Amino acid sequence: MVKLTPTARVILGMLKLGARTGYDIKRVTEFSTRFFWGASYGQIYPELRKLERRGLIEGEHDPRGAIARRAYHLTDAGEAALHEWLTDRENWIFEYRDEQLLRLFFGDLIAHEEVLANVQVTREQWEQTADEFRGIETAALEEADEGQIFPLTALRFGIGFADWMVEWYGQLEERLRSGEPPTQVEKAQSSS
Amino acid sequence: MVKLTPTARVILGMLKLGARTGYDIKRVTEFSTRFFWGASYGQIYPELRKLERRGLIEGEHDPRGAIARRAYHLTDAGEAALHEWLTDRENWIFEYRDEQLLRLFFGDLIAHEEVLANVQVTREQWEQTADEFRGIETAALEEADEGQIFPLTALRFGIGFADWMVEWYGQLEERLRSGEPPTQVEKAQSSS
DNA sequence: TGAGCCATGTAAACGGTTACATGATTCC
DNA sequence: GGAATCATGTAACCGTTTACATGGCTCA
Repeated sequence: MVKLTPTARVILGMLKLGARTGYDIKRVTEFSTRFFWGASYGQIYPELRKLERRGLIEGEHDPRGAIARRAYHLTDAGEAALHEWLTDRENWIFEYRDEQLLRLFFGDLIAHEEVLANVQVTREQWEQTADEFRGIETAALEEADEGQIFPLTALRFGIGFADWMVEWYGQLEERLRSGEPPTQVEKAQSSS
Repeated sequence: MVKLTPTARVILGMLKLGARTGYDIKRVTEFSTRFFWGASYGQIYPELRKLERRGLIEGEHDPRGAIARRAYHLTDAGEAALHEWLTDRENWIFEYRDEQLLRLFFGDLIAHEEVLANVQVTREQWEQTADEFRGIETAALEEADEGQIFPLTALRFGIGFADWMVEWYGQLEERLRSGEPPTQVEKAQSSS
């Protein structure tokens, strides 16, 4: 079983999907997986070196004019490691850190109107995020027409997620405003 | 404006809510904020020292028999810093890292049945998480009766969140099974 | 000619987890 | 007597972000 660092996972996948350089990988992740799986240059370039030393990828000097560019592709061992990771169902990383929820958790320590103001800006922020996600839907739809459908599926996840946030904070807002106890159970009732 | 590290934020809040020792803080976060704001001993103890040096908290030697215990409480400066942080609406930390969603994003690289198996275990995992959250509801309800209602609100967030995940993955599962395109938009329609 | 993009890389700092080390107390 | 819990703390390691540094290419 080949051990892959978090950044190695997204690198191998992106190379398989068509990215070739470190710059490429950064650019593509920036408008696709950024929301749930980021990668910075400080990780990407050293990781590409390590993956090549381990024989999972191969790089070739591929200058663009005078720009020294290094283009990578998966080796057979790299393909195998990628497939192994993609079908591994043992345990996986899920990290969630939400400062507004922490502030809400401590809501008993501040005034009612202060909680309400926090809730309101949080809802507004998620509305903005939902809009941003919807703004890149067209690009994902075109990609889907060319056969890559799952990036669109992941984007739809993001849209649904942001919409749920807007809903949840919106309802909490209403309850706080009306003076009802803010502790009703929410039931997710998604429809397609 | 007093600068607080991420761990300092949860420490100040927990001290205000009644926790007294580093051990206390760890124990309380473990069954309350763990899901969205963790803290480990390796962070807590050094941070308590730093906060005391900065005059935001004060510790007193408070042995329990022969056990050397140090009990902390907020100073006026600490109370002010906590309030300032709780009402700051400028910018906040939101981090989301989801390996199953990354695998889904790369779904075009593996077989249809392999994607389906991933989706299924993800849904099952979230069902389990939702159950776990519901399992601590009673404790949160008691706490709410004593006047602390927002920890319960945060827990209800977690339950709604997990339920939404179950819904979303469940619907994707159905579509993958039926051969429909897995790209319909989900609309969150929460009801109280 | 200048802005913006293409392209690669490193160093420092930061934050976090894990593992290790120690030992008393409580309760069955 | 032994297990679980109370209690504190450090060292090593890991992964990530940010800032810095460099410089060519493209197009208006």
